[in-house]
Amino acid sequence: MPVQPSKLRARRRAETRRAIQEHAVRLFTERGYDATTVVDVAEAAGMSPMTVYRHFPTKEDLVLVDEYGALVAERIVAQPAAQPPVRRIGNALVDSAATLTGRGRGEGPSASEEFLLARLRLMISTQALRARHLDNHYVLQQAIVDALGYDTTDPDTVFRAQVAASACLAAMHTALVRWVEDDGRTELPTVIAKALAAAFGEVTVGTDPDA
Amino acid sequence: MPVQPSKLRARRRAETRRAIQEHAVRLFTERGYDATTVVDVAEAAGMSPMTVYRHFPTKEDLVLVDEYGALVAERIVAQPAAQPPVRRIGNALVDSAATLTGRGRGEGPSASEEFLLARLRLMISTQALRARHLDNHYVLQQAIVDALGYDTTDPDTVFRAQVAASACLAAMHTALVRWVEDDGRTELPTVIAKALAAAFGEVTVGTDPDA
DNA sequence: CATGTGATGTTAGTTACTACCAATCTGGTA
DNA sequence: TACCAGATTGGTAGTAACTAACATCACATG
Repeated sequence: MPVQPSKLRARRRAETRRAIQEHAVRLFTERGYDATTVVDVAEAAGMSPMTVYRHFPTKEDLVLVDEYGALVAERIVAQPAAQPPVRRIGNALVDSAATLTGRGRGEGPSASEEFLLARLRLMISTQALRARHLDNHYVLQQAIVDALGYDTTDPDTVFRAQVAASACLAAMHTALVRWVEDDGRTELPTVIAKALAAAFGEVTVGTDPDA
Repeated sequence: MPVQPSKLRARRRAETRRAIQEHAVRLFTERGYDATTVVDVAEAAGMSPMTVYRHFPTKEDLVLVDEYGALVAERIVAQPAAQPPVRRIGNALVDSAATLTGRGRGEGPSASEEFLLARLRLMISTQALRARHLDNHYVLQQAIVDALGYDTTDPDTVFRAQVAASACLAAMHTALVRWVEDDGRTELPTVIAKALAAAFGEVTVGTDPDA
C-alpha cells in the first residue's frame, strides 16, 4: 500500500491535466466554446475523449479550475478577528488576487497571467461558463463564512457573515470583469480594492497599494 | 392581418405554459431535478416533448421564469436620483419583493407564493438551476445599471454602479436563501432589508424601524 | 521478474437539445 | 357555409455531453 501515490505518477498526471486544459482553452478561444466539442479537445491533446473526462468531469471544468478558494480562506483566518467582516474579507480578496497574479514590479502580464486572462475571458463571455463560475462563488461564500470563525449557533451572526461574503464576492467579480475588459493592464488587486471601496465605502480596505 | 395575435390564443398558450411548468416543478420536487427527464414532464402534462421545448427553450427554464427583472428596473427609475446608488437599488429590491410576494391582506403564504417557494427551493438545491439563476443576476445587474441612468461615458461611474448593483443583488440572493430556509414564514422584504443593512450599514434602507 | 495498481481505450447507452417536415387546429373572411 | 393563413403540435433523425462496464497497457514496487 503506497503511502504516497508515486510522485512520478502524480507529476505525469498533473502534466497531462495541464496539457488538456491548455489545448482546451486554446481551442475554445479560437473557435468558441460551444463550437468546440470535447472530442475536438481530445484529438488536439492526442488522447481519447474518455481520458479527458477522467481528468475533467465536465466540459466546463476544462476552464473553471479554482485556485482561488483555498487562498482566500487561509488569508481570512490570518486577518485580525476584531475588524468588521467586510474588511476582513476584502483584505483577504485583495491579498489573494495579489498572490495569484503575482507579477514582479515592472513586469507586464506573465505567461500564466495571460492564461488566466484567457480563461476569464471565456468565463465571462460564455453563458454556461459564467453560470458555473458564479455558482462557484456560492461555494466560496461558505468557505469564507467558515473561515471567519464566528459563532455558528447564532443564526443572525451567520446570516450577516453570509451577506458580507456574498456581497464582497460580487464586488470582486465585477472588478474581475473590469480587469479583463482592460486586458489586465491595470493591477488586479487595485481594481478589487476600488470595487470594494465603491460598494462599502472607505471602511473596507486600507488600500495598502503596494508593498 | 391580425393586429393583436388573438387574445384567446394568447391565453391558451399561457395556460399550457403554466400547466407544463406546474407539472415540471411538481415532478422535480417529487423525484428530483436530475432524475426527471423532459419526457417525463411532457407525459405528465399530456403532450409531446417537442411541445415542451417549444414553450421552454431549456429544461432549466421550466423553473427559472424571471418576473423580477422588469419589476426592479421600473422601481429604480422611480427612486429619487439624488440618493446613493446602493440606497436606490436597495429600496427597489425591497419594494419589488413586496410586490412579488404581495400578501398584503394577511392571507399567509398564498398558493402562488407556495409555488414561488417550491421553485426557489429547486433553484437553491440544484446545481444547474442555481448556476443559471445566478447568471440571471448578471443580466439583471446590467438592467439596473441602465435604469440608474448615470453618465455612461464616464467608465468610473459605470464601474461604481455595476459594483453597487452586483453587491446588492448578492445580498438579496443571500436573503432569498434565508427566506426559503425559513419556508417563507418571515416576510421577504424584511429579510432583504436586513441583508442590505448588514452589508452596507444603516445607510441603505429607511423602511424598517424594528430589527 | 512477478504483480498489482493506476492510467487509458473501446463500446454502448442515456439525455438534453436542434433542425426539418407533416398534420392539425383556430380565427377570421369571402 | 366554405375556405384561407397562421399558429400550434407531432414525428423523425441527428448531435453532443456525459456515464457505466469491461479490457488493456504501463510502470513502480516487492
